[in-house]
Amino acid sequence: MIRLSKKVEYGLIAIRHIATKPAGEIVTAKEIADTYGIPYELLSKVLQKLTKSGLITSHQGMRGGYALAKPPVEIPVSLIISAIEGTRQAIVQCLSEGPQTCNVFTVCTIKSPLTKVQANIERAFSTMNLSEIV
Amino acid sequence: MIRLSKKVEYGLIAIRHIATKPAGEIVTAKEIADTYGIPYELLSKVLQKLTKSGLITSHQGMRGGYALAKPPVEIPVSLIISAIEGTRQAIVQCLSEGPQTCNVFTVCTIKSPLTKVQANIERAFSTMNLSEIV
DNA sequence: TGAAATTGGACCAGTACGGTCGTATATTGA
DNA sequence: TCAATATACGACCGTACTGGTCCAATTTCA
Repeated sequence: MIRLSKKVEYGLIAIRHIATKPAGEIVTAKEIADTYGIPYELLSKVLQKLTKSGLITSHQGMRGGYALAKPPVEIPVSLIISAIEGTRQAIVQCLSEGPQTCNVFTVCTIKSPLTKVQANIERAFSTMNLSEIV
Repeated sequence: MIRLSKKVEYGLIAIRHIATKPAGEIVTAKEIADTYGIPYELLSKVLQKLTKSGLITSHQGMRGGYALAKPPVEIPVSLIISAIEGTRQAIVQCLSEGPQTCNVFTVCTIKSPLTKVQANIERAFSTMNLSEIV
C-alpha cells in the first residue's frame, strides 16, 4: 500500500544502533554493516545523507566513524526519513509538488480528503522520536 | 516519504465519481476519463481491478459501464487502495511478506516500533470510507 | 447486424531502487 | 613519515515497477 525504501530501513536500523551506544561514542559503518548484514557501500551512502542533514556527525580517518549529533529525544523519525528520501514527502504528487506537475489538479476531487490522511501519517512519524525506538 | 501510485489516485477519483451519482446509475469509463483527463486505457484497468475485488459492478456491452456494488459507507478507502495495489500492504517488507524475503529479519531492531506506525496508517485509511470523500 | 462498451494480453519507455566498484581524501598511530 | 583505516563521492549496472499505449476479443443493446 505504502512502503518505506530499503535505504530508510537501513538508516533507521543504523541510527538506532548508534543511539544504543553511550553518548559520543563513535561507530563505524563497517560495524553496523557487519552486525546487521547490510551492504556496506549502500549503508555508507545512507549515513552520509544523515550526516549532511545534521542528524549524526562523521569523523574521517582512522578511529573515525559516526556519532549522534543530538540526543535521541530531539530526533523525530520523520526527519530521518526525509533526510534519506529527500523528495516524495506526500502520499500524492500534487500535495508536495503543486499544480504544475499534476494534470488533473483543477478537476481533482480527492485532494482535500487526502490532505487529512496525509496529516495523519505525518503526525505518526513526527511524534515518534529516536529515543522511542531504541 | 510515502506515496500512493497514480493508479490508486485514479481509482479514488473514479470510484468517488461513481459514488456521486444516484445509486445504481451506470457510469462509463470513457465518461470518467474525459471528465478528469485520465488516460482511458489505464483507467479501464483500474476499474477492472475494482470490479474483481467486488467494490463495483461492471456491465458489458452497449449502455454498459460501472456502478457501486455497495453503499459508500461500506467501502473503506483502505479496501480501494489494496484492491488496486494488491501487494505492498506494509511500510516495510518484512511486515507483509515475513522472514523469508528479509535478509536482516532476525537482527532487525526496528520491526516492533514500525508495527505501531503501520497500525496507525492502516487505521487512517480504514476508518475513512467512501461516503466521507464524496 | 453494428455500434458501444468492458475484458485482457502484450508491449514499451522512463525511472527509481538496490547494489557494486573505484578512487579520492582525511586522520591516526606506529 | 608512512601505512592503515575510515569517510566522501561519483559512476555505473541490472532489475523491477510505473505510467501509459496498442490491439484483439467479447458482450450487449438497439
